[in-house]
Amino acid sequence: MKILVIEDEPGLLKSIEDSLKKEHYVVETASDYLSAVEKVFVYDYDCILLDIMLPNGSGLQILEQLNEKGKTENVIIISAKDSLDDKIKGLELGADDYLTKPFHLAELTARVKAVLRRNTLEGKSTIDYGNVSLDPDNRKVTINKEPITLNRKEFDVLKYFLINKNRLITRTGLAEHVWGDHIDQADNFDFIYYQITNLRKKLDEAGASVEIKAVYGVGYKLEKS
Amino acid sequence: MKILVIEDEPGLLKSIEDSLKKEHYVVETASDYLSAVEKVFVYDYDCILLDIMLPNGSGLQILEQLNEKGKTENVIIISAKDSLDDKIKGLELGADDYLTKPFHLAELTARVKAVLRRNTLEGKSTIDYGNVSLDPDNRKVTINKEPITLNRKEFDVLKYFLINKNRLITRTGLAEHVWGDHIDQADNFDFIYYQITNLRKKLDEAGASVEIKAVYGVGYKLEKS
DNA sequence: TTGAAACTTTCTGGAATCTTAAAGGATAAT
DNA sequence: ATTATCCTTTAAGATTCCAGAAAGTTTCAA
Repeated sequence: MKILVIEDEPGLLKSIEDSLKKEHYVVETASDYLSAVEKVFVYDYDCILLDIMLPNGSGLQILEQLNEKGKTENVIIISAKDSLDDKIKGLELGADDYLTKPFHLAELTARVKAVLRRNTLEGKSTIDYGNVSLDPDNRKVTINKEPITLNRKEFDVLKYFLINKNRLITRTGLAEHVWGDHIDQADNFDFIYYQITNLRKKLDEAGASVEIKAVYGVGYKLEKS
Repeated sequence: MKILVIEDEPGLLKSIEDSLKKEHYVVETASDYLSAVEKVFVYDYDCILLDIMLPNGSGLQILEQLNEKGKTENVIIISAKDSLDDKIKGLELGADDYLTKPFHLAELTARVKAVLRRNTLEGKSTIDYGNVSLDPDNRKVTINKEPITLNRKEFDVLKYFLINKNRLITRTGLAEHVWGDHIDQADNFDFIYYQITNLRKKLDEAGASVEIKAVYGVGYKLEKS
């Protein structure tokens, strides 16, 4: 799960980043209008935290542009208490939620979690496929109702697969969403291979009815076997 | 479990009612301010779903009155996206949760379930799990009916675990709920480790059938062993 | 068929995380 | 004020995890 935090005040930015990372999200940041725009339109984020008041431009402009692309349902607005109009405008532009400064970091992560759940889980508490069931909140995976233990990366990878079940998973997509900043060089996907290997082993041993198939030259696909 | 749904739009009201009934709840409804007030003050509900925008009055007024009675912890607010201030006010008035329209019905029932669990737990005099029984009021813990003595923090930690049994306990969550304001920096959870160690030792020595399992990089889980 | 690229598997060292023990402060009771 | 109890901090050791490397296998294209 990759999250972009757009916020110009360094201290706050750092706190937000840290607390999100503690929740195992992949976090990227932008602290001014231009770099924010750049990132937003180049990369794909699962959730965007957007401060309205930015140097060189308003976050609302970013939102407007996102709106044209039809990708605003994962935006959470961060705004100062007195800019009520901005807040309302933001929600009219399709933002999913808002937070008023100052806020508790716990509240922030809760909102992020809620947005991600709404958009990926549609209200359910688990993602199911075949006899595999994954509970994001409890970081628990069961196969035929029997719990199996996965470590962090294995869990994140499987989750990404399940969210994108039946879809083709590119290695760059996987790297971006599960690893984050690894991608810049990305001439070598050994770190992915390693996790895939282990995940396959565990799924197989537990008798999963799904398998991770390699698509040569492209990536992977999760299929019922 | 009896639930009251206060909502003026007939279609939505019917859908909510149906999906709750499917979960075997007893459901009653009200579609305007007056009949809502009437029901709320005559009967006792385990959970109330409250739409803020109502004909003839605001749901907030209902909430205010409930607040005087000290019974708002089982209220879930349903609000339209643009009535932001209402939402905030609602939570300030002690509502337990809120949902923004439009929402998935699965999410609604999940929230209801959560509220009910929170509140029914308070109702009982002990929280039990395996052969462990904790009495919050008297701050007493027994294992196989045999009392064991815990210190303050040990007790609080165990209670937090028991309230959230089967759920994943994050260290930040634990810090927040048991320690309070410690969390602000919280790059170091040694104070938690210490309590966990002692608690484990005492549970083990007393022959508890449950154990605190570490989840690497995330937190803990209380499981039957 | 053959070589190159893509993919799989196994191993390993170091980093991050967790556990435990012990020492020093804080707090509450007497 | 003194003592006993409890809590936090410190520090050292154990465990778990993961990127990277290396070696082996499969797939593709010429």
